[in-house]
Amino acid sequence: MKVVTRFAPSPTGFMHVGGIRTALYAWLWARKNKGTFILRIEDTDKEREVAGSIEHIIESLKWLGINWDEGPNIGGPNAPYLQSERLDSYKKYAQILIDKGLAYPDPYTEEEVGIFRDRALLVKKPFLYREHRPEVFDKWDYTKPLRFKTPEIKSYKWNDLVYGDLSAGPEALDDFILIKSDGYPTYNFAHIIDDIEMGVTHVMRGQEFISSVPKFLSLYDALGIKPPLYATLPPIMGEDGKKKLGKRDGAKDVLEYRKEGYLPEAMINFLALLGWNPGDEREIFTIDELIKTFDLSRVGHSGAQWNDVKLNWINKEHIKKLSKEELKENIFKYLPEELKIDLPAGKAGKIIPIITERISKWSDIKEMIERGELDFFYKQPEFFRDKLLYKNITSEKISENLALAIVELNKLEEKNFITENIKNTLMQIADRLESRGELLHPVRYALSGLDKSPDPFIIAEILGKNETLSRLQKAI
RNA sequence: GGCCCUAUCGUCUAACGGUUAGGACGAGUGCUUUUCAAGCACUAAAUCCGGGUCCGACUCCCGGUAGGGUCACCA
Repeated sequence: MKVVTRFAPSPTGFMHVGGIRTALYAWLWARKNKGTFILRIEDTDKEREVAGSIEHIIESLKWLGINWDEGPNIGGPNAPYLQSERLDSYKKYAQILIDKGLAYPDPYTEEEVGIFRDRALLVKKPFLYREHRPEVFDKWDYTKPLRFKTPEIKSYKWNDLVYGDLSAGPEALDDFILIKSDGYPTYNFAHIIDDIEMGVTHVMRGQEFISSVPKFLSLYDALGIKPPLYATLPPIMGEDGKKKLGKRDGAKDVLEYRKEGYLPEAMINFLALLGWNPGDEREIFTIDELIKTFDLSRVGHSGAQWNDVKLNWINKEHIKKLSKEELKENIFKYLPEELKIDLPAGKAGKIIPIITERISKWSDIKEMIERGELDFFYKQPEFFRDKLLYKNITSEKISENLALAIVELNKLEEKNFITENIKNTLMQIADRLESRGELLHPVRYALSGLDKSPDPFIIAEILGKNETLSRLQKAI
């Protein structure tokens, strides 16, 4: 069977990480099976629609490399891919149901239905519209919502590719709305019609939809069409572990992670592992490895907590795997302008390994730069006398040591002023002094203005001979 | 309240009746070392509770408990 999956977000704001994981699993499954992945926009709620969302969704997916074979921007055999442009399809199927006597206009006002609901809730019973279903149906004049007449009230059992056998009682069945009074279909109706017309074979979605499945199955029954296979995904919980991760409880816009310097493959890797595992002890995956290894049978059933710390670790592991060129490209995106302009091109590249080496100290590239870790490359450091002091060494001794460093470093020719030579020179002095700390700490501080900094030898090379000697002199 | 889903170290998870309950993140300790990191080694840390079935239960069954979801003219 040719696999067809889809991701069908509604354009109501940014894409958060939970939505992305659903998209990812559907995409992985399609790619693994050499199938088709469709992007469909479910824009049937004009009230909640947020301008610019579609572009945002597309940009988020593109950043992560989740590509689609059919979708709003590229078209496809089942175009259009915006539900608001598919109203004729929904009308056609609605008419089929009306003709079968399985759809009818809702005679009540919204307020009246609200009263029914409140009354049911008050006596602690589930609200069921069908208990108020009219005995005779009016002809639909398009001004009232059109409801589905559930043909048979019964318990449903079905098989889920992830959860196995699922079932629900008859309470899960109700006369839900097919077409709203504004003429747009509801999700419950539209997504089924679209999935039928687009030939979707596997439906992946969050576990919050389990209780709606009987409604869907009942609609498929009414239409005489075989439903697709369902794969239900476990929920992602917030970092407090208490609630399902949602926009309200701090689920971030995925593009925020891009801004902060996370690699898309790291985000994919992390999201893939949030609810799925390969069954062996691998944790770091390339996209291709994920496509090869991913399997619905190994998707978990219980909710997993979002964990920034683990994400940081995975990001770090992916940074380590980058080639020099890729790394340079990535880091340059986040460097402040001063750093890009002020340094000669050749030397700017030298800060790359420094950043790589130290990235794990911070959660991401952006934070590292903002915290001033790299300021000293383009800014003269401020010196504080007490900071220059090392353990019990007097300031005279420090000045002496720094002066010695200046003399020896000055012997190096400009073209030989490279990390290795600088290191040898300073180490020789340090060994003569029989204390590396008494020389290296003051040098480190003089060059960077920091107690904790990258290797002072590399800093010296990047700063160049003149700047290095001048900073040492200034410190004295 | 009805219906539904879930339950292994702090966190993510492995073990599809027989293991000293494994791995990873994080934490701690040590080594290395020019600081902070990184790296390496080691340590602590878990089967929600109660019944059954079985020679044997993390695993199967039942009952609790806890968490989550759902009961929209939202998706």
